[in-house]
Amino acid sequence: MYNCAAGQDGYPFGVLRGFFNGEEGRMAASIRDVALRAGVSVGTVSNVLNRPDDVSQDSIRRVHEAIAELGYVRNDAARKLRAGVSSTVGFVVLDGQNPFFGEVVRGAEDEASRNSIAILHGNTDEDVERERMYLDLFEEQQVRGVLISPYSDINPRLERLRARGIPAVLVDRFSGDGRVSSVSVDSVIGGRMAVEHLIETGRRRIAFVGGPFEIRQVTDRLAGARVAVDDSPEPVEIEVVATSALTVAEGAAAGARLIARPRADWPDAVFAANDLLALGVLQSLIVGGRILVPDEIAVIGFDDIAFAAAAAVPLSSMRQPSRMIGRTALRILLEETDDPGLIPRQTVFLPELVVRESTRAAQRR
Amino acid sequence: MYNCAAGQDGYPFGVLRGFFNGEEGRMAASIRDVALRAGVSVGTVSNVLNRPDDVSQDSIRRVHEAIAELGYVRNDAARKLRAGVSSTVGFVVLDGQNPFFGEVVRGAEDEASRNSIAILHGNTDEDVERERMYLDLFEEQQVRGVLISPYSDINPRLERLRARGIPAVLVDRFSGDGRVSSVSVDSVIGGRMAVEHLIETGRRRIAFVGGPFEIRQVTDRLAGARVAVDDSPEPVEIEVVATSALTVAEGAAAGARLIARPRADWPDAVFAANDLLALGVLQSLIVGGRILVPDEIAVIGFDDIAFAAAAAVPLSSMRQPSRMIGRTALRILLEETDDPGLIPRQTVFLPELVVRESTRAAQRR
DNA sequence: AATCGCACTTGAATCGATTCAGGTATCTTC
DNA sequence: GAAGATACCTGAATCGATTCAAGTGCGATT
Repeated sequence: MYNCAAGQDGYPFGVLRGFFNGEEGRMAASIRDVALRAGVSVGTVSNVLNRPDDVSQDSIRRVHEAIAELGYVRNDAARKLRAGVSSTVGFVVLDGQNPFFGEVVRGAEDEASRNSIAILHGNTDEDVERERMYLDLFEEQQVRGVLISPYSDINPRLERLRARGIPAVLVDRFSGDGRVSSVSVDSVIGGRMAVEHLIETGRRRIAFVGGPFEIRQVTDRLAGARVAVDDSPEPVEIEVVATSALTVAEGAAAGARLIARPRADWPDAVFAANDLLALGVLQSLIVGGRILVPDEIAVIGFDDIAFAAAAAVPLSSMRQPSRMIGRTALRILLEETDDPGLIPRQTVFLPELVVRESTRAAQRR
Repeated sequence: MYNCAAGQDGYPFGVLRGFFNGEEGRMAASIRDVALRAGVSVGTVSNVLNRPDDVSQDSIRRVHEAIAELGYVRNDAARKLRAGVSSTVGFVVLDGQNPFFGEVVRGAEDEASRNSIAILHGNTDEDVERERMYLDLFEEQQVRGVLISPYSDINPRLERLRARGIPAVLVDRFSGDGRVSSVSVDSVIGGRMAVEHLIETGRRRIAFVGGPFEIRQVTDRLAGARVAVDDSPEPVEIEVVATSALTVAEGAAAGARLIARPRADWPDAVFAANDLLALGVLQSLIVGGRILVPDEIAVIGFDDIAFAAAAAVPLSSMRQPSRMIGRTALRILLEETDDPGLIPRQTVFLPELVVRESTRAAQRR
């Protein structure tokens, strides 16, 4: 039979550890060592750290001294295991290359650091497999919650996380069925505003450059564009130039394809699904084709990333409040972890038209 | 007195948990539940997960079935606590806004995901306080290791982490004293190459735009620039235009200050400490001052971010192998965690001159 | 039939922080 | 001075996965 008390009855752990270990200092101090040094119990040390109001000033002082002397740092794994609270949240990002998401992450980080929370970061690069992998990883980590700009349809997966006590907030994507909170920008309205602007400035043959269409934002923006075209009193044509990714390179390729046509078949304006594409289009038109922007072809993008203003021809764009999106998403996430009973809510921002040189009114108008 | 065996002697935990809990499914299955369901001991389940070679095929099958049926996910906190292995690494980044660091993170992430490791992410924004906060956070988390592009002098801090068994690898920064591994690009040589290129293309009055000088890369690049100037057979002037941050906005402000001078005092070339600054300078020269680039003033940057090529005038730059830096840093970090006895090593890449429109040879030459 | 090795399984002890029932000392109140 | 309230402290039990000494069963060897 086992001696129940063995190892529990005031064994001088601190000493034993040093003894077993040999190289002093290699092993981190635990709460036990702190208690020993401060001359109090482990419970008191824990209380000093977690509910200082229940502890005498004297104990607080001695514990803090011991902590400083030993260089004690709380072991988050043990804390997480016992108390079930986590100080990390996961963020699954669609495209880490896109400065737009960089800004969103930054917003979330600002809010997180205010709560001493760190962000676990994962790029999916529009890859279902990676998306799944990161969610698995985050689940194992028992993160406090997950922010995600989803690529595939992951509702079932999010349900399961929620069942495990890990809430999720969709970022830059509206939650269709309302079963999970979301923070997004209305891409349909954004698409409409962009194209209305093009029509108002005299364009009649519009090319929508974007893809892949698995990405919801792309289809939404196109849908908005079509609404603008349909609602226009004047006849306006719109065509779709599909890309395989939302990158500068794909934008440049699309632009090159456009101007490879006979001049009579050129559009007079391009609405790109995001700024990376728009910058690529811009570059191919100007550098590759020596085409006058906006006179021959106007270009507008979406997101208003920092580089839009610094482009060859300063780029008009639909601004998303990116920092705010990240900050809001994280705040909602924390509220939901604090009170799991909360009903999911959808926060939608409106994009804002930012007019720059690339869509100046057409000359011939 | 306590009954020692209570709760340990084959209690039907699975059932009890369900009973206490009420709402079925809310609580995650533990390894105990899996063992119960598979009809084996917890030790065997653990072995299936960690050393399948020691387990019979039959057990493996049954355990995997039980895992699938219960939707079991390993609790990383418990694993970390007992086994001391962590599946996260921390990455403290100087400036998350800079696409260069975005690429570095991406490279690290590629390598990490290959090892089922997630990256904890922290932006310091060149703020000592935030830098300290993130290191604290990562230490509590007991990350497997830390990648860091340091702002302040954090060697003592890294020593302490190492003493705790958490190695660190400096990213984009050479380790002066060789006490910690690093992966970097030789900024001095890079600065020299950039300015040599400017001199070769006929420039004689060079302005170095950069700052703050607390950032090592900035001083290194300036030092390299000075070497090129000193080694030049022809007399070349160099002046320093200090900025308070490495941003597009600061670059634009610096550019504006330059061209606010009488024309006779203008430099004929600008070497910016990074591409963000360079793009800002470019923008202020072209849009703000209607100055011909590169004929009146040439501009070269550093990093060769994706947007350099898409700028108003395609920007020459010193390319850093950013993805490779991230990937290499993570690989070294993992090697060091596997074998803590490894001697720190410094990996240095050479930057590569990428010539574009913004430094085309001067007309007057 | 005894002995040994091999393949596999078992389950208590363990990691470190938190929790909480129970305990002690001091102070109030009538 | 007894009863009760208050303030604070203690330490065993706990979270869930891993580890490892001990054990079981079976076939091969002598």
